[in-house]
Amino acid sequence: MRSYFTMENYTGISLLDQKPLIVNQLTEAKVLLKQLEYHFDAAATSTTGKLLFPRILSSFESSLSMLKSETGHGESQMNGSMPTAANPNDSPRSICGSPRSNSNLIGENSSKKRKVLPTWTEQARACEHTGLEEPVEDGYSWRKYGQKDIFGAKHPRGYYRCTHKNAQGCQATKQIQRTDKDTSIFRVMYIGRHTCIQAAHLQPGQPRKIPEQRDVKRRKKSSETLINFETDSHIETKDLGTAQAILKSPSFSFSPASIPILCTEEESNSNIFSSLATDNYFVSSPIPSPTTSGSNSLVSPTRVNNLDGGTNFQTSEYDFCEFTSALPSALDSQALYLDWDWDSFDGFCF
DNA sequence: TTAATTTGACCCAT
DNA sequence: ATGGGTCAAATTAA
Repeated sequence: MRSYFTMENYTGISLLDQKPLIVNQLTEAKVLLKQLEYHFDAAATSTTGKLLFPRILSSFESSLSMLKSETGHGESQMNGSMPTAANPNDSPRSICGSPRSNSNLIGENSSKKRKVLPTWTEQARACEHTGLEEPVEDGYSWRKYGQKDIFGAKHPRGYYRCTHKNAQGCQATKQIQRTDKDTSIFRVMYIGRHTCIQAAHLQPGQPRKIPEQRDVKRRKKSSETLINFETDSHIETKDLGTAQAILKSPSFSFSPASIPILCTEEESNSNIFSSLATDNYFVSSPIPSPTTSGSNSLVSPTRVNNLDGGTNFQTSEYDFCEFTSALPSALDSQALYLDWDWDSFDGFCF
């Protein structure tokens, strides 16, 4: 699969302010998990389930370890944090720079920096299995709320939001557009992460939801709804700080087998992951991309600190929320933390 | 009846 | 003025 991953201009609160809370929360979660494991009937547990507990624990312990060793270097490297996804005012409009209110501005200080939801783009081929000129399901449920003819594009762009936007305030949206060159290829832009329950319920390694007959029928009406995420993957970021924020996040991980590195021309010189690319899947836990549920391969977790000896994390409660909600993805592939010379890095793509 | 999709109108940025 | 994103009423489907 090819997907472009774009995250821009995170600004926000210091991790130091929230570190104790995060540590407490992680510790409590770890204890609860151990209790759950104790009460779990191992005999009735699937093989996957048996593997899950130690992996979850491992993730918690790694995260706690990293948090506790966090020295504060991260603040300077990471200009800020992810936006507060739980904020119901955090609308996709904020990305598009078309605020209808000031609610999408972060903080109370005079900086008035705009909240920006994480954005990444994937390209997916229409699913051949269903015989539909549509990509396959990505595991999340979406509701279409608009369609526009885009200037210069042959095909309209469909606008989707999370089905649980109203019920759970999930701000995830996506835009799907058939590419001009190859009508079997769709370009899917994801805006914001899922904060809804369905995101947490997406189990690692679990097959993506197969569209029910009803879904298929309904979706036949729409020229674009389903995405085949088993195509090439390509992720990019425009902003160094953002790249750092992603890669230094405690929840950032690669699937054991990494990503095919496909860069645009201007990015080809800064491809930091090419040496890691081994197959078709990429996992980025901070953003539980549908891609994350597609990989089952395993690798021993490798943790590498930053060159400055510290670890940098995203800050704010949003990040912790994201982290926890992204756990299933992180668990699917055991975390591989990256070591990277940020001083020589000026962008990346997958 | 409920939920999802369609589509024209509206809003905002450029 | 124009393009892109979202809203919301109407329509469709289960």
